[in-house]
Amino acid sequence: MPDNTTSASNAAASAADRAYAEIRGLILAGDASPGTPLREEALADIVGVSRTPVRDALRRLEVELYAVRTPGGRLVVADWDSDDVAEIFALRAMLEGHAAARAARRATPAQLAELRHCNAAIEAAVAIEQPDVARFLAENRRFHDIILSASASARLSTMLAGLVEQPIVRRTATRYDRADLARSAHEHRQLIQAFAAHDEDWARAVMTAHIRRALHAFQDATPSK
Amino acid sequence: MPDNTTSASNAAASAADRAYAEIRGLILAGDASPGTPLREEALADIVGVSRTPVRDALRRLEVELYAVRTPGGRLVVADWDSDDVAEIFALRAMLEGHAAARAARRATPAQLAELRHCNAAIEAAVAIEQPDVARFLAENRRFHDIILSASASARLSTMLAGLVEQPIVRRTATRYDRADLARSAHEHRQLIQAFAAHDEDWARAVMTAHIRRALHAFQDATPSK
DNA sequence: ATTGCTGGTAATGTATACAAAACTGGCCAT
DNA sequence: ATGGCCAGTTTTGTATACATTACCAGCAAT
Repeated sequence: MPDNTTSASNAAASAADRAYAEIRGLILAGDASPGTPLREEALADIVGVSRTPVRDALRRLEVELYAVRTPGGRLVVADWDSDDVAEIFALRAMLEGHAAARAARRATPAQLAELRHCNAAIEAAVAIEQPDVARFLAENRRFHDIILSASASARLSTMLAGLVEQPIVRRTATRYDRADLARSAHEHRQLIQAFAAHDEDWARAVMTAHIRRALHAFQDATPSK
Repeated sequence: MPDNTTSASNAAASAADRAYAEIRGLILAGDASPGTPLREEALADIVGVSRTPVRDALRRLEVELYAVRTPGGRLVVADWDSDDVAEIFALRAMLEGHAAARAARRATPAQLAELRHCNAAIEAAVAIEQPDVARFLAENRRFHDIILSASASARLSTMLAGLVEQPIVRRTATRYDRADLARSAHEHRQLIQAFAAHDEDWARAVMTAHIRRALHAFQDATPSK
């Protein structure tokens, strides 16, 4: 029953996964502000595991640029300014656009049906008086994941995994009003049409616009910085 | 006399780096063919270090998709078919195009001078009767690295690091004839012009074309598969 | 006062031992 | 014969101890 798409600290996962989720959580919650050193032993104590899985987690966070390495080899929490956020969205727009183009070429009838079903859930979540934002986010993520798997490129999936920041999406979407959410669902409909028509350029364009709109929604919802 | 641009096993680097370089070398040399299990202990024996740095190296190779994980969690050498290669080049074209656009906006006079100097070396390497291919490759890589640093995006640099496969470049360039190499240098000149004019679109277009030409040169030079 | 050294301290890098999980082969029941 | 189950073995996951390197404070010399 628990959707667990976001799944902060899943108890069943391996120690390394828990360490990753927990440390990432600390960074995103702001408990560890930019520049804060990420010391392996201290984090090991916090998470309740040894340094080994913590090191593993830190390596992942480093690749995804949540952490950066000082000249001497120490890790500190990275500082994402508004430029960074814009860059992340720009890259997402390119890569997800590419994924959509590939999906348009390859999507099977089954995948199309899955997308339609998923988007129906999204529309149901936003059609009511008080939109179910959590449901929207979960289904929205699934929608994009289906496209990613339809694109049949492990490389794309890997690269986008570090880019699609559920927390950022959440911060954005909580500010979405109902009209925005409905617009998102409408764009999804267009995407499905493009897939059904196997029109790569169309799919790419719609997806690019979809992501770039999210960027501006995010920027509008963000105070300043 | 080995140029060592690729630098198989640099003795000065850390154990983890040596393990990474050596295992990667095994894969690229074909000593470990696709599907071969990558067992940590065996690799540790080969490299002459313990499992810990080997694990570290394997994680990196996994991110870069040199290795893929079986359902049970074992790692095996990945199988790159011609589709994968095409996908790598497509992603490089997008991302390096994006880097070029950013570089066009940000390039400093000093960086432009560096690029000109670098491309002069490239032209010198290909102007002679028997082109100095090794020199070409080294300087070519440096040229692209300068652009990457001018783009001032750590994220782009990270993502491209796993994509720019020197070995693939090598396989391609060894088949280049002199005209091809000269054409490459000419495209670099165009890029520099675009940077000097701070014309983002121009820079992106030239870079995209540059990479896509490399794809087709590679495909022509590759038997079949 | 500032620069450069130097020793101690604290962090990361590496090795190894132990725990848990997954594969393999063979046996048994159908 | 075939499919499923069980024990042995192999392999990865985790913990911990040790080695190495970077950091920092304090002092000395200019």
